[in-house]
Amino acid sequence: MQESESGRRVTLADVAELSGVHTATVSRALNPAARLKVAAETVRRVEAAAHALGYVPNVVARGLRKRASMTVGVVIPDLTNPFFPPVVRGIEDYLQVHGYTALLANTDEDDDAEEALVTSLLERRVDGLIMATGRHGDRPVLRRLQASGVRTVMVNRDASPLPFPLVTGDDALGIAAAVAHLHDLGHRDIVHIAGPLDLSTSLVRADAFTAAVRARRGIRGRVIEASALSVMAGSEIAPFLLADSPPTAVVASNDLLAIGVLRALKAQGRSCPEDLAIVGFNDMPFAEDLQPPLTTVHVPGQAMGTAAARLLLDALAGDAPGAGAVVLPTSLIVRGSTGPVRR
Amino acid sequence: MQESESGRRVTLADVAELSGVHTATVSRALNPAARLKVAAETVRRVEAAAHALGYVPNVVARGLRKRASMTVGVVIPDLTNPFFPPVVRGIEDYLQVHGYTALLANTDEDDDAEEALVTSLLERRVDGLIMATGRHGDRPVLRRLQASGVRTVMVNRDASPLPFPLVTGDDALGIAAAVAHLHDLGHRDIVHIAGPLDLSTSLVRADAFTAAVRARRGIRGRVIEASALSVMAGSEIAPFLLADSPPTAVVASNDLLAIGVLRALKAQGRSCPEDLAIVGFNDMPFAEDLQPPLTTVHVPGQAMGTAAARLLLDALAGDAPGAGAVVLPTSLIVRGSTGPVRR
DNA sequence: TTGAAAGCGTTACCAA
DNA sequence: TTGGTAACGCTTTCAA
Repeated sequence: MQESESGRRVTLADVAELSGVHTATVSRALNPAARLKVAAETVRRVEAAAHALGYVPNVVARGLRKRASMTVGVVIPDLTNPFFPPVVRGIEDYLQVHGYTALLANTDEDDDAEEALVTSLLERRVDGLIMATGRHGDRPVLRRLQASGVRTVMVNRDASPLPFPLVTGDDALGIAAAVAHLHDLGHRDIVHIAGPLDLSTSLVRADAFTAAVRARRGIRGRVIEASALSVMAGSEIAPFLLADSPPTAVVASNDLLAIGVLRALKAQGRSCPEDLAIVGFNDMPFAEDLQPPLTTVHVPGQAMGTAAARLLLDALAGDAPGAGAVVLPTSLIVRGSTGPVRR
Repeated sequence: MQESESGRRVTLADVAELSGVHTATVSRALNPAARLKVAAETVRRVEAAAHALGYVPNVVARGLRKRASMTVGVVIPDLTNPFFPPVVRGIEDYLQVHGYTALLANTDEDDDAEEALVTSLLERRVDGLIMATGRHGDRPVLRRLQASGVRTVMVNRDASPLPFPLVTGDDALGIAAAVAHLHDLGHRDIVHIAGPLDLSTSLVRADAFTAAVRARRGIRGRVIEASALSVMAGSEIAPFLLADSPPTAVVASNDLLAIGVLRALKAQGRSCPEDLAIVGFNDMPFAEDLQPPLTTVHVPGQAMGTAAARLLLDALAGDAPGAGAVVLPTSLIVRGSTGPVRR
């Protein structure tokens, strides 16, 4: 029998009354850990009563008492960026198995929004935070988090100089592979389209690009900074690529930027990879179905999410200070958007 | 001055002590609604104290007292399905503006997982639920929700016979447009690849297909039911399409299925739209960048999310019983995957 | 093995 | 306008 639709929710007290014992006893009987210390017969009676009343424990009340909400805040820039859904799934799946729930928040790369969201999450007493909105520089939000003592893990983007544990992909490796691949195909004039350079990911990739180019003789490597990690930003960069001394290949800091370039290229009636070879980054879902199929660096988004969640929960459980960094491998996936340099 | 890193969190009592008033007064001074009934001077003192201590209200405790968690459960099949991120964003954005937070849960179309997740959300005393996992049939989860009295809104998929309010796209309209488009192009033998027919969306689309075909003379229209709304399921269907009496065009129940067919087609060395015209459904992000660009029915996912959140919050605010259904318009987007019938 | 009582951090009611 | 008290639903110590 469930509680009636309009009826008051049933509480421990109700169960206690029906089973003729004290609420404390009900609490113990229903708690797997403490159940041992309760007479088997009592446990049976309590469980029967709880079931009969359709009792649903109030985790919020429990949390208030135990000072743990069993809740984790997940702050990302934009769920609509195809890189993030797998990350969030990874986080969620891990949390769920361990009894935690995710509170999701999108900042849209807006600092004020982020402030407000973090405030809201703190007010909700999340036990920990996973942030995918790291940027370089000593930002107030992160300082606040640090001061508040709420366990925080960064995913994908770093937040130095603040010392939060970080889960990331081996971006440098991926970029190096991309440059090597293009070099092997005969490309000697390559442009890297970087994301905003205050994002650690952008910076790491740009630096890796420069290093990779420098490590090979006879390559010209230029870096252009895009205004955002978006399709539009990619399209806006394109004219510069196609102007005076156009490169034969481009390595973009993410797939969105690559798609932007691709669109602009098509709009001009040029084709990829013949007129311009393009390498993306992230291997977003369906990158293989694009026109042309996108050569890109695969980043294990879901695994990154899982790792971040694990790092956080470990820190929450033990009082381990939280590891420094977890770096997951990346790999270049060669598809149709790259080919031998023309002539 | 923030509380120290390891220090106890600061509470109303701390603020009360520092400002020399009772906790009840602090509560009132900090509550915008009750602030009026507090001396301006007191308000100022309290605010100063709160600020000085870095006081962060405990929304959980407040919720316990007010019997409202300001929290909404969002249950979707799989965040990794590109249809859902925009929906979730729509929900989130609306909730956030209104002071609510979303608890996200993925069921992976698994009934047991769904049961467990809903239980967990109920234990967390969500004020309402938005479910994108509707199916036809009188499922226990939904019965439970109904019995629990927790306000619930369905998005995208219906859950009849259970009478939950529903926000959906005008699928029939979209399918009709697709069939008309193919007919205009000369196609006379069209197959509809339906999703599992216990999903309301699949059923509605299949019925609309049959009706649209019937409304035109001289078209042969067949319906094949796929095992899931996934790329793989689409690929598995493809052999049947390419066998004995192949149609000249296909209308898929969603984009994933369409992509599956596309991949199978390519694997066989056939091409789209020449050998087979394909229409998808949903207009997933980057559908326009696929090879070939996918003709598909645009469904306003984000708007659906927003509408669902609004419906729920309205129901939560007033005691309005919640409207029956909101139907958002869809539209056919013609791109490269459809063309005139060959010969 | 069970009960009593206190307390988690708020808000709401009733008095003053 | 403010203070006191109780209550939200639970867990946990301490006694019995």
